[in-house]
Amino acid sequence: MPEGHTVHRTANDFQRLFVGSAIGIDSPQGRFSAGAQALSGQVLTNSYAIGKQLFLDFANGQTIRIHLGIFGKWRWYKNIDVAAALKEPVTGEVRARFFTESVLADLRGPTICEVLVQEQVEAVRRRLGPDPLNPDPDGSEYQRFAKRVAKSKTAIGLLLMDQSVISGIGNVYRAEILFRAGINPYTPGSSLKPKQIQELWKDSVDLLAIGVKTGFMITRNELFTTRPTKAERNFVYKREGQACRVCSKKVSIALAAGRKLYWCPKCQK
DNA sequence: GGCCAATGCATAG
DNA sequence: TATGCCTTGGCCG
Repeated sequence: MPEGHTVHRTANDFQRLFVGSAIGIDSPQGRFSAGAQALSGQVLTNSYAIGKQLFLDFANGQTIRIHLGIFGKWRWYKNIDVAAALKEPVTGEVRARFFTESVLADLRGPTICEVLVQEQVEAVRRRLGPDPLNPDPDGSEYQRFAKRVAKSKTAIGLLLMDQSVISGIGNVYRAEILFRAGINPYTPGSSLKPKQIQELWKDSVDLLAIGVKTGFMITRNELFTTRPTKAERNFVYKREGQACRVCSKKVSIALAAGRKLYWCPKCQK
């Protein structure tokens, strides 16, 4: 379920299980056959995520870029006999499969799975905004975000979904971060106080980190010591027409740029 | 079993 | 703003 935290978890899995090894790559579905042929058997030297994109660097200087889009999914098989598993018939459309002797990772339905050379990677990176999950020791990533928001007349609810403004936020975190900050999603970025912009960034850092740690988009985290159910996890996301968990007013819904936007009309004036 | 919606984004117009 | 991508989970019956 792909907002930024999921992709970082995948990058971590690749780091732990594949980096440093020569890995096998195959494309049972066929749509990544050329890439698989070009890179199968190469040593994976690095794995990292920026927002919702995964980058896998290989010893020959090439990089695989993967973007799950809304449908893409990974399926991992750890501590298995891969040689035996590879002889089994493939179920469904497996675009790419990555493996060592004991670990197999199958990728289905991604929007993007392609091989890039260095300058193409840099071009992709240039159009991605700061990622709250990546280190920001000098605060410059936060500054990039704050400047973009402060000079934009676009609604903050749209800016948070714009991957060149901040990368890794999706529809769930967008709704929840704005609720937690008490900000109406239609407020233009330029109308926000610096303190509010700072709060949005800081809460993104905190919430996405919880997502990476737990694997779930828990945004009422202050309330739980054990894992909440899906129905308990969030304040407003997918709760239209139900009572706000803070003020009891009905949660609103609207379509904004083709995506469902949820907010509390009282808590987020 | 069928059907729909979904955490996203590129492209066309 | 509309459409295509093309998988999965959840809901309905």
